[in-house]
Amino acid sequence: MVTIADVARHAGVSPSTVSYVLSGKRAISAATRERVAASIKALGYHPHAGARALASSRANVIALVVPLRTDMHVPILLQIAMAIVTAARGHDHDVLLLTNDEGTEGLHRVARSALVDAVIVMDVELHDPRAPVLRELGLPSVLIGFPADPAGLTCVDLDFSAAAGLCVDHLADLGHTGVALIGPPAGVLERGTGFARRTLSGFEEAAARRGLRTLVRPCETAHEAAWATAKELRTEHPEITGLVVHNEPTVPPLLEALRGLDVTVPGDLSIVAMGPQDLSAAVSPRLTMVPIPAEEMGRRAVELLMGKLNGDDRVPGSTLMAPRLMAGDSTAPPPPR
Amino acid sequence: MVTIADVARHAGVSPSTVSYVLSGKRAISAATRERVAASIKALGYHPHAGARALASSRANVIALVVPLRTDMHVPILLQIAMAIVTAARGHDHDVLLLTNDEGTEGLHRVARSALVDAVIVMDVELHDPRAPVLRELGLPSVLIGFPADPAGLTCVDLDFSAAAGLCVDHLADLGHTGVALIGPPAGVLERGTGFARRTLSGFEEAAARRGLRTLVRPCETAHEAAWATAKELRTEHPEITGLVVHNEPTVPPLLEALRGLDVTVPGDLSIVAMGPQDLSAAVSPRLTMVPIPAEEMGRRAVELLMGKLNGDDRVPGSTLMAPRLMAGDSTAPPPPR
DNA sequence: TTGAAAGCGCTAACAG
DNA sequence: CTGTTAGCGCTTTCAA
Repeated sequence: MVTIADVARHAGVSPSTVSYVLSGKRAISAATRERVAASIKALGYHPHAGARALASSRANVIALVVPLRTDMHVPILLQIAMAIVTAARGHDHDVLLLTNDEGTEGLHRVARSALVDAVIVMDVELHDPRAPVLRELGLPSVLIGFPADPAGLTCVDLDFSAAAGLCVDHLADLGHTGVALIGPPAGVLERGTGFARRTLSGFEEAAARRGLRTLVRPCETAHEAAWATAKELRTEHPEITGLVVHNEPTVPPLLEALRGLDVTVPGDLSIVAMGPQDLSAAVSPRLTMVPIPAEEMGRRAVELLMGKLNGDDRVPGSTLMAPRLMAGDSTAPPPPR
Repeated sequence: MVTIADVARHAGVSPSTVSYVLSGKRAISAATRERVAASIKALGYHPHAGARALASSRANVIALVVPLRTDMHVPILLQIAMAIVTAARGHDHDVLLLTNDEGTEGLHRVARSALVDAVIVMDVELHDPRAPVLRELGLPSVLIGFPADPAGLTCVDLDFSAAAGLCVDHLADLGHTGVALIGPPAGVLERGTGFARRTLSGFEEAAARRGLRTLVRPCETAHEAAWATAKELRTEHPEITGLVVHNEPTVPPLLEALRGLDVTVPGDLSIVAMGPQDLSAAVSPRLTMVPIPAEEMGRRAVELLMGKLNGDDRVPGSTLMAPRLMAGDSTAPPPPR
């Protein structure tokens, strides 16, 4: 193995000089710096991660805790995770993947063993057992999602309330006067994921502000549930001409059910969805939607974390990312009565 | 931070004794072992990962290289990844997540810096640039998927050829005499992913063996492509009564198209799919399918890797996992002519 | 069955 | 601007 001493010898300098060239923690003459850089390249030197961690008490690794079972949309999970890895690499950090099946014990382990310097926790629930552990460990951390009590923690999420508001406003602007929220299965709300209720309140506030009639329905993802919902909408709620769907997997069967009932989109019914951006192009017509900015969320989480690692205590405790509405072909003015 | 010296003092033994209690590398009297264990618990000691890696030249971390952009089904990717983490933890190892956007440079980096002891590479292509790098680094590794030249490498994958054979045999056993393979989009084949061609050859061999008439069609995942394929099948190939679909996202739109054309499944047409198991229950009728054993593949990959890390040179270079056919409601005997 | 002590490769004072 | 050196916490020989 090539060590820092080998590089120092090759470049005719001391090991510490090599170290300082690498870290940039003190001024080095251009000549020396270049000589050292050349030696590093020539010898193919890579600093030993363990030695570095031991001496500097910085592993340059962050842990990413991904839920094992989740109601969340899986591709989004991966997109966020990959964005986190990419962003972390941009800050010279690596990412250790942790599941929840070790429970909170895994957090203790990686923190106490100095395997990682910090943690990002995904898919946070309202009463997440990891929240108190993070507070207690005093380990720099960022949560993606909000627990019921975010005090002392740093959290990032899409502003679902504003997102729902955007959807409602879009429909209202088009002239719709009756809108429905098709939400996630009842189980998700019960499990206590914050985003479902934030969507709901944003939806209701915006509808009230715009004077719209509303309807709220959870919807299971199964085929049959989509048909039942579609039928109920058409037979019992003809005043509803706009749908806000916050339940990604239900969109394709819902569209199919509407086609089956001879309801045209957007001619008879407008649909705006909140979910993964790739959903838009996957169905016909192309969906108007508020995409979940996975990349951006991952990047932001890492930036916040790096801020904390660098001792910046101006890192905001709460970051709500502004939603954007992407126009598609699934919304239009309501049909004339 | 609690160090091994703290534990030693607390237990009234030497640091080396604590180390040996932890590693089990030499005999320790029961009394001492218990005393040390008690001290470890009392102090909440966790060995410093960096120090351990430095002294033992073993990081107890494996790298997992996940492709950033992939045609592969994303939930399966995550399932495999999670299975790998769980299995690795079972062998006292952690998992570092690597993307491909560093290119093969990332492999060099983590290997040379001793950040990881070994690597698992997912979604291997026929001419994967990572294959030669792995050979050259001499880093213990396991590939999930097969490159064109797997010499000197350890690879794991589902036996797609046998899987396709299972599907064909199932249809033949039911009495079908004309079967079609609906494969992935043409791009996947061109990109050179081995599994697509192995499926194709398995399909054709089995069909030949059973004397069936065959048709092979790639299929884009878009809605329209599914309809086009469905129409072509019914109008131009009435002899085809059984479908083997090796293209997960195309299944729902295909089923919808068939419903739209008044083709009943399995009354008029039988369908057996190869793909993620959760697809089966997600559609109606419940699919007969050969599931991709994500958990098992992840677990097996880790076991093979641990074998190599432990110097077991009897680790097989090639592991093809046996497929199983799961009966569903989408296959039945062909309609009477 | 146990202890003492020499490193592992690096960082960061301290000294110049 | 650069070099010397004392650890960081652990493993593992060597000795007992």
